[in-house]
Amino acid sequence: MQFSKSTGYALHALVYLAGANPGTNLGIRELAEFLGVSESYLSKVMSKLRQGGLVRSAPGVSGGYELAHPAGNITFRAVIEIVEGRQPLYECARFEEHRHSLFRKQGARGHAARECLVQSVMNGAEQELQAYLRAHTIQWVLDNARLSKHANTRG
Amino acid sequence: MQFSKSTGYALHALVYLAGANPGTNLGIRELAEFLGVSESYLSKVMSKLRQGGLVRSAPGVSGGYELAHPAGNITFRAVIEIVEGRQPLYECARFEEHRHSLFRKQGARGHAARECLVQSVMNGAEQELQAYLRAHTIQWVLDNARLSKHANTRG
DNA sequence: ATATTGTGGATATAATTGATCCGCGATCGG
DNA sequence: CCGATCGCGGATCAATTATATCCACAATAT
Ligand code: SF4
Ligand code: SF4
Repeated sequence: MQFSKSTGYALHALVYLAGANPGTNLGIRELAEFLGVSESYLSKVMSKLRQGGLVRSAPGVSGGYELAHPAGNITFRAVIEIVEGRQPLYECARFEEHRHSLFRKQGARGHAARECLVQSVMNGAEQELQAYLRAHTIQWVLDNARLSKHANTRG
Repeated sequence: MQFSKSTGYALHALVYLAGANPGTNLGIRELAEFLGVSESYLSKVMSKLRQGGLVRSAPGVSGGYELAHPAGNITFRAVIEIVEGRQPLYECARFEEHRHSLFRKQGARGHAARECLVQSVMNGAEQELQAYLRAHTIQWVLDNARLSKHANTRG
């Protein structure tokens, strides 16, 4: 139960892109060198990000990548969902085709029928996780970092 | 990024054990049949739970498993940690040996030196996840389930 | 046109997970 | 004590996923 390395690559690449001058395209070469990963592999990750709408790409001379949105609009959650895919933290394996009774008590009213309790806990946990990830953006990292290129004028 | 099936097996097995009469040992056969999984594989999972101190086991005739603690003391978090192992949701791959500056601003005081911001977000998210999982126990599932064996006297 | 640069399919390799087998030892009833 | 029962754990294997690379192709600027 761990995020893949691809997710790490994606996050770092986006932070790097966000730290670059807007309007400039960064090539896969520079990104890959900075991250210490092969261009071949990183290009796969970047393609995912492009398909997910987080970055734009341009082929040809002086082509490369740039953020498709302000860094403040790119949440960790979005990045992870694009790279890892949209899969729940836990999926019911339908043990013995539900010949059990681990469902929430049905109150007097019949609504909320047959909500599984194991799923309920796992989904609740996942909600907490995602809420936190949605609350943090690429920009947040830049804001809190001591970036040398932005120069700390206060010395 | 998904919990393994083993975790699902473990959770369901514990719920089943918790629902059984205290003092009785449930054999691997009954558990495996209920969960619809092979005895061989489930026994591995149960061994982990035993090593983790969540269940007790007894060999020999009329042997089997029983909870080592009240179901109210067994949190989802504990189960998952035992089965999945204690590994962080995200580990730094030390891209290019940290030749970047994505660390938290060092305030006037020098404390909290060099805290990585990417890690910070991921760890924060993990804390949220675990807090939720710690807040829910096996007993919680039983309390909220409509268990037929406990008979709803008001029915 | 041509060098450049991202795209995406195919492929290869490594790592992890899921699953099974079997000999061992502990336990208990007789 | 004896032997049937039952959990333990090492070895092994298959399936799946993650990681990584290669190459033909298309798009772009000059
Ligand atoms: S308790 Fe929930 S997760 Fe488990 S088998 Fe039933 S429906 Fe599926
Ligand atoms: S930003 Fe954090 S996670 Fe990324 S390489 Fe630096 S220390 Fe590691």
